[in-house]
Amino acid sequence: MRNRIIELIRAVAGGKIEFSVEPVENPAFGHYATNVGMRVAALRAAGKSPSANRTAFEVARELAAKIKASDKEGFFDRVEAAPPGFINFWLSKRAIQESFKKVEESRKSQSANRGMDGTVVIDYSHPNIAKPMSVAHLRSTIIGDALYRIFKFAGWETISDNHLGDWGKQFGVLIAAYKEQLITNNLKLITRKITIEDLLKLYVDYSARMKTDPTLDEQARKETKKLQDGDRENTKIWKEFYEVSLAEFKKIYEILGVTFDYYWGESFYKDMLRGVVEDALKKGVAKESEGAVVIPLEGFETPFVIQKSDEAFLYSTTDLAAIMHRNKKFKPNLVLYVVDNGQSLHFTQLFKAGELLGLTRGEKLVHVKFGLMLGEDMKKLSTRAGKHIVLEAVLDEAVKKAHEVVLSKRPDLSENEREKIAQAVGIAAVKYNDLSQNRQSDIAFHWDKMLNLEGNSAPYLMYTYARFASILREAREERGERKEEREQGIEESLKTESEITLVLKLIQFPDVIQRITEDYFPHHLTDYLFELAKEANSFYHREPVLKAEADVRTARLQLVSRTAAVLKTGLNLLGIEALEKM
RNA sequence: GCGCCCGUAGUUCAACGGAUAGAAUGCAUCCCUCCGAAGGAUAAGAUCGAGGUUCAAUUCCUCGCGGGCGCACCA
Repeated sequence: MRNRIIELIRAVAGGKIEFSVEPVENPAFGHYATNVGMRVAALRAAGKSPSANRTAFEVARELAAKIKASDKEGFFDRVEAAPPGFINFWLSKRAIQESFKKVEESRKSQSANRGMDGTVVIDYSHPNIAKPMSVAHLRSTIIGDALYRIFKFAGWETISDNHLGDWGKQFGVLIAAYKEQLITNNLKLITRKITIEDLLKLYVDYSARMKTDPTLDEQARKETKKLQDGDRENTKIWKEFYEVSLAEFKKIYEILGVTFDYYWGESFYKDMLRGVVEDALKKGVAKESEGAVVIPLEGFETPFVIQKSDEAFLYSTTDLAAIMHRNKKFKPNLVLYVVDNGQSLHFTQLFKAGELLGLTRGEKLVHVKFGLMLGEDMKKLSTRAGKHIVLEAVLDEAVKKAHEVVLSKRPDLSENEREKIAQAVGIAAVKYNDLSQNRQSDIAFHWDKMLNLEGNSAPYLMYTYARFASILREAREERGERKEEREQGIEESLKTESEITLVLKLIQFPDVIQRITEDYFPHHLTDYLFELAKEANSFYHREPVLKAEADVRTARLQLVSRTAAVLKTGLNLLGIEALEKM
C-alpha cells in the first residue's frame, strides 16, 4: 500500500524529492500521511523565504488536489492537506480490499521471482570450536537466522554461512594444553572420548596460567603455527576437537531450529591464506612492519595485520579470503556480517582492506552489529573469566518453565502434547526476547525476562494465533468451510472500528518486510506482530465471529483467516513455530 | 588518548526528522451463564544536561555528564 501511495505522489510531485509515507495512528489524520508538502516547500524556498510554513500548506493543498484528480481507480475516499504541510489519505473500501488480497498474493509472486532483488550472503552464529555455545552466541545466531528467513521470504537469493572459529590461536592453546595433559599422564582424558566440557576446561585453565607464564604462551603459538603448516599430529588432534564441537553445535541448532547452507569455518580458507598475503604484498597494499605483514589504513592509528611475525595467519587473513571466495562463488549484491559491536573496528578495517585489494565487485559489505549480552552486573560475560552461561542451560530452563505453565493451563491435554508445546513455547520465548530489542543496544541477561511468557512475548503472539486457529477449526467442523465463501469480499467486516483497525494493520505487513531488507533490524517485525496481535485480541473480544449473522460471519472468518496467516508467517520468519493448540 | 554502541515511566524496551513520545512489566480497579483469561478494559507514571540546525528534534550537529565494548601479530 505504501509503495502505491509513493508512486502516486511521485507522479504529481516529480521524481527527485525525498519524502516519507507512513501509516498514521490517529484516525483524525487518515490512514496514511506524507510530509511531501513540506519537502517541496523547503526545496522551493531554498534559502530565501522565511515564511515557508504557509507555503508548505499551500503546496500540500495543491498536491492533494492533483492526487485526488489523478485517482481514477477510486483508491482514496479523501485526500486532504493538513497544516503545516502534511497530506492525509483515507483509503477507500476498495483499496483496502485490494491490499488485503495482496498480503498473500505478493508472497507467492515473490517466491516465483527468487533472486530478482539480488543475492545476499549472511554470515552468522560463528561459534568458537571447543567452547560450548553461550548465551552470547545466541544473538548472532537468532538475528542472523531471522534475517535469513526474511530475505528469503522477500524474494532474495539467500545464502547462510556459518563462519566457525575453528582455526586460530585458540587451537594452539588447546593443543598445547592437551599435550601437556598427556605428558602429566591424565589417563581420564586419553582413555575416554573427549567432550566439549573437557575442551572448555582445558582452554580456561591453560589461558589463565598463560597470563602469568610466558613460556606457555610461546608453546601455544608454536602449536598454532605447526597446525597451520599442516603438522600431522596437530591436524589429527584438531580434527577430533572439531568434530566433537560441531556435533555439539548441531544439537543446539536443531533445538533452535536454525540451519545453514554452508559451514565454511576459518579452516576452510587455510589454503588460500598464503595467496592472500602474497597478493597484498604484490599489489603494494601491504608491507612488512616489525616482522609482520600489515595493511596500513588511512585514518587509523593501527594497521590491519594479516600475517604475524612468526608467519602464522590471523582471522583478518581468513576474512579477506572469505570476501574473495564468496565473491567468486556467489556474486552477491550484499554480504551481512552478523557480529557483535565489539568487532566494529575489525570490520571497518576489513572492508577498507578488501576494497584496497580489489576483492569485491561493488557488493555492499555490511557489519550488522549488535550489542553485547552482558551479565546482570552489566559486565561482559567472558569465557576466560569463567562467566559462561551455557546456552543449553538457558533453553532447558525456559522449556521447564513453559512446561509448568502448560501443566496448569491445559490439564486436559496429554503429557506428550504438553511437552511438545512447552518445547516450542520455551524456545520461542527466548528467541523473541532477543529479537524484539533493537539489536544495537547491549542487553543484560535477566533470567526472568528471558523466560517471560506474558505481555510482549512470543507466547502472547502464539496464543493469539492458536485462538484464531481454533475459530477456523470450529467453523470448518460446524458447517464446512466452502470455497466460495473465501472468494467473497470482506466488505461486511469493514463496519466496526476494531475490524477496520485490524485490516489496516494487516495490510502493512509487506511494508514491514521490505523495511527489514533495507535496514536489517528484525525488531520491526516483532513490533509489528505484537501490534497486530493486540488489534486481533481486541477485535476478538468485541466482535463475535461464529455467532455473527451469515454475511458478517463469512467476512469475519476471512479476516480471522488472514490474520492467522500473517501471524503464522511472521512468527515463522522469526524462527518461531505457530502452534495450532497450546 | 582514539574509535564504536547506548542514555526515554520504578524496571525492560519502541518511536525510519513529523501531528497528543508508544508498549510490556510492577502497582490500583473492573471483566470468564458470550468463538481459548498465556486474554480484554481503565488509571497513575518518562525523553541525562547546555547550546545549535530546522516550519518541526527522543532522533541530526557541538560540548559536557554517565554506562558498555574495543584499540597490529586472540577470535
